[in-house]
Amino acid sequence: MARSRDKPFAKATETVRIEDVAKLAGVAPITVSRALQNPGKVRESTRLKVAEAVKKTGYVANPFASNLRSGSSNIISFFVSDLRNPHFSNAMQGSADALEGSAYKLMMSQIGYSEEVEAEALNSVLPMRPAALVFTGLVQSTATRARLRDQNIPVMEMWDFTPDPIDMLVGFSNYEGGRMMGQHFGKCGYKHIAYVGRSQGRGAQRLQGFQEALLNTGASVERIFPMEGGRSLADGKKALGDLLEQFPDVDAVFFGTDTLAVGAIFECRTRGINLPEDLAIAGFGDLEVSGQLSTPLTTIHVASYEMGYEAGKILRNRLEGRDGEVTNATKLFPVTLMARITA
Amino acid sequence: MARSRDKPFAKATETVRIEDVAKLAGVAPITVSRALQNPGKVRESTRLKVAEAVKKTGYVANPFASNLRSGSSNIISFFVSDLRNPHFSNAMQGSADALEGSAYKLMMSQIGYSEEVEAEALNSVLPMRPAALVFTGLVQSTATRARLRDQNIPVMEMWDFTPDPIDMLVGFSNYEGGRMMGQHFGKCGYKHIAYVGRSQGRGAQRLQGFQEALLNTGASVERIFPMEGGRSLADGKKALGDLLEQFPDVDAVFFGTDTLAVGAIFECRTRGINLPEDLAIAGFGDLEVSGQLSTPLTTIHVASYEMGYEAGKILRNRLEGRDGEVTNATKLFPVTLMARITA
DNA sequence: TTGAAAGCGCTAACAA
DNA sequence: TTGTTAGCGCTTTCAA
Repeated sequence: MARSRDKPFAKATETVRIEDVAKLAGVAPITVSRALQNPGKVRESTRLKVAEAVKKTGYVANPFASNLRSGSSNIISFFVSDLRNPHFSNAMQGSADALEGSAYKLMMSQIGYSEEVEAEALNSVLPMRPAALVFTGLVQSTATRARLRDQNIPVMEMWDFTPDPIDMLVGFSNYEGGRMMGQHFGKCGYKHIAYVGRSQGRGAQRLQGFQEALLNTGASVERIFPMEGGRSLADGKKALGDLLEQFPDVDAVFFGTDTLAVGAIFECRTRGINLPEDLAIAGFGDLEVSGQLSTPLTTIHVASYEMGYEAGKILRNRLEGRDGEVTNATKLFPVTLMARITA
Repeated sequence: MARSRDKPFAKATETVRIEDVAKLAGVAPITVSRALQNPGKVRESTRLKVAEAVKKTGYVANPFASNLRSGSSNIISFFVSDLRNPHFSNAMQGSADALEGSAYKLMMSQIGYSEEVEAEALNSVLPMRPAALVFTGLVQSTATRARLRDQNIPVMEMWDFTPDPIDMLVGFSNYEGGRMMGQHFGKCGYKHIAYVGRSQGRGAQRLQGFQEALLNTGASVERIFPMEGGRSLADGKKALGDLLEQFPDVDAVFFGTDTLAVGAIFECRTRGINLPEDLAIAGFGDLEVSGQLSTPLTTIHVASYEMGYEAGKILRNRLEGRDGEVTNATKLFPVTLMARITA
């Protein structure tokens, strides 16, 4: 039964509904639905009739109606801590590119860096029955992990590695990155080595790999300067000053992030400290600027855009039912030592 | 009429519906709806009863059902050309922060740099009846502009300035930024001035302001090197090499973006060119790195995060009906000359 | 201030 | 392969 079009209902006359298309094509609404969603279940000639009617009317399905009825949506919810971190915005852009042209829409939710916000964000997103969830990071709270495992919804974690992902994972090993840098420092023969950066989470893993590799070469990390909040180049500059003051003997520093390391390099240049003769500096992450400096930074390369793209591709295969044999995809991206000039 | 819970319907038992809350609170479903959406239209004691029932059941409204019925959604659709441009990711983060805690969800759509993609993206978003649209840039196609003006949907444009926005606008004047830099170059007394950057769109406006201001001081832009695609530091390095080769007399360059300018600075350092004695360099945008270099870049500051935040706030006021007297808000952000070292 | 009835536009389930 | 019927969960409309 058609809604009467002469009633002054909100913009009713402008909205093309499936029924309008059906009438024009001379079929039932459900046939239009099938022709659009499952073309295989409809005779080719019917599909063409429908396609023409769709074109003529400019019909686009009302996503709320389909979602309400089918109980599932085409929304992929992206949980990000901070888009100002280029690694995360690169990853998100990568996923967006991989999903380009698909039926899926990207929704962004903030999780900051707290478990509570994470849980709240999830609560507000789940009622939308998203087609998938993407986390730029591992899901922190074990309660949330358990909850997500129960729900039957595809989950992509990124950016870290764990043997026990909720579902899919595209990540890299922070431990391995740290280890490579430790090996490199060992080979270079530095004697008074410092670490500056986070002592929690990913930072802890980088540090652990770094320390273990150094021990194997007979060296060690003499001083650790924990810095939980350092996210700016200015923080890196300041960190270098503090370091030199508190540890004048230092001959090599491993910074937990490139941002800190690059800031430190600028500070060195201001102070007339030569790299790597006077001091060796290394970072982690390989920002664009790191490789372009006149004294390019030695660091660990992390392919953020590519990881985002890969995550989007895997998700897309899974959602579009082309996963073939792969179901519980875990992809470990290799981490690369970029031994450039500074260390 | 309640759906019988014993039918093996998809996860029926897990979903709390408005009816469940209503029963528990001893009211009709519509009253629950009102208590949640229009608390003012319900007696306080009723509101409390409902609130308690909501808490007990953990009820969250199914957004598809509400949207389908009400014909409007709580989705704000963000159109971005490229999140790898830090100005845009900063702006998006700013808007996300401003909308934090509201009922609105951020959806991201790519528009690349083409009018066609822009129109397509819009087509796929409009059926979701978004609460508002945000464009990081002016909407390019005049057809699309007209179409959006017809629709009765709040539109926020950003990042540029036009006297004739579709609806709301938070932007800055590229012309004015260029003009300031032209004035500065004039004051400094440079004789052989070049511009390297886009000659279209925003770049053209920067260049125009730059040229006009220079003419007022009796100087002029001797050479223009159009570069439509340069988006990386490496492009800036290469641009500097080309510039010196094709225009050896140059004593000052204005780059259309900080990325190009910073790349050029690195190249200068490699080549032993002293800034600003041998060559003056200026950029546009004020990236984080620009101010932190050991020879900080002279540039035009653009407050991208703040603009995004402001756009989000204005939008929120409008959507939550707190716009007061302001309806067609246009906010012009000032642009600031950061006269640092390099020019 | 509260409620009953109806229906938003689509698709699952079943039937032909 | 196509169609009929019903109903997803909410909120609009209208009535009390």
